[in-house]
Amino acid sequence: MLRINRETDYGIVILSAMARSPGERFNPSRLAAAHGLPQPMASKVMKQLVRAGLLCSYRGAKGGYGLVRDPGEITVAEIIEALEGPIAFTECVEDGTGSCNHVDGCTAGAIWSRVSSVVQRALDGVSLAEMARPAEFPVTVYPVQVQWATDGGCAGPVSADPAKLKLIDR
Amino acid sequence: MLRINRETDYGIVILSAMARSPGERFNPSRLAAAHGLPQPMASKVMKQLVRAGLLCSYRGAKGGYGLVRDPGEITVAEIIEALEGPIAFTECVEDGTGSCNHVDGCTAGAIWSRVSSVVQRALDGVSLAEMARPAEFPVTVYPVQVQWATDGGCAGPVSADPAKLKLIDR
DNA sequence: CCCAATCCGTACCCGATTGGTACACATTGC
DNA sequence: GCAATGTGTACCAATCGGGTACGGATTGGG
Repeated sequence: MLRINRETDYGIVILSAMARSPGERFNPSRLAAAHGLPQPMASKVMKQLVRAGLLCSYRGAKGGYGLVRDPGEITVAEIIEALEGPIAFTECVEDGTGSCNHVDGCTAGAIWSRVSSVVQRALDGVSLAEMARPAEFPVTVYPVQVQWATDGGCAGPVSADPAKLKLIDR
Repeated sequence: MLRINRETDYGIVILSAMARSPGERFNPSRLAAAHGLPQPMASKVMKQLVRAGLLCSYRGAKGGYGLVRDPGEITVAEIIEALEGPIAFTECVEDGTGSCNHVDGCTAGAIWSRVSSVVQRALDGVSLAEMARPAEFPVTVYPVQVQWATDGGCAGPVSADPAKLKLIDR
């Protein structure tokens, strides 16, 4: 085991697809159809990704979802955390106390948090861009050709840090 | 999420306790009582650990379970694999095909297997001895004071590799 | 030789989580 | 105003994790 769950898996697939045509708007139904995954699941996942600040949503006709940041700036760690909460092997690690509330004489806490942080770093080191086109990596810079949605189109309820938005103009 | 399950957690606790008095025999009931975990669970876990070759069992009166190898030679990775199967974030990684059977255009396989192997290595780097006494590490050699059960006491159905048994004599 | 202590295997149960669905509502473009 | 879209909530079914029960096999000791 030690699996990521299906929702997260779908999330990666969806975001990868979006990363391959960044700047475009996508709607869940078409994405689901294109990649053979259940349509309501796609909706569910994308909604969650909006809440996490990785996607922004445009409502109404001709609406859809768009990436908030450069795929090269989004890490797999972020995606996993967005879809299944903090990366922690055990509860002790997650609640941060480091000591075990349940079992007498459990000395594992220190080690688990060490292991968790290794995993964290591993996942931090992989970008969405890499996920989307593994064959093209390693590559210094991901070749983005569009302007990012810093123009207010996504300024509303989305809590993305504007400082992190990268504007690429050519 | 991304949790190890409770059974594995119990397994670590039990093995850690055993590692603190290596060479002794332990029975599930007493271990369970000592560490506040459900007795039948302890049995279940220890049985699985026998099947995985990490423990050996002695039947009958005065029976019990014993460690097969030096706690310093047992890795956390082994324990996790014994109790919850191969370490793989996704099915694709586990079945080894590297490509996704379920979703069209899923390019993540290569990355997942890379991430999984990082985790694998992290877990390979932690020994049971370290788990049992984190405060005493880093230390060059774990101070084992007993002779290991290479004397046939555990020779029967246990499939431990004798080449890996370390004999310490003082 | 029998009994008690212990391991072993199997089968079962329950509740939580996961994966998936449905539907009414809000928002926007045309 | 209508159609196309996202939003929120609620729900359902299946699976799985955690936990239990029990009868049998094996061994040591009296």
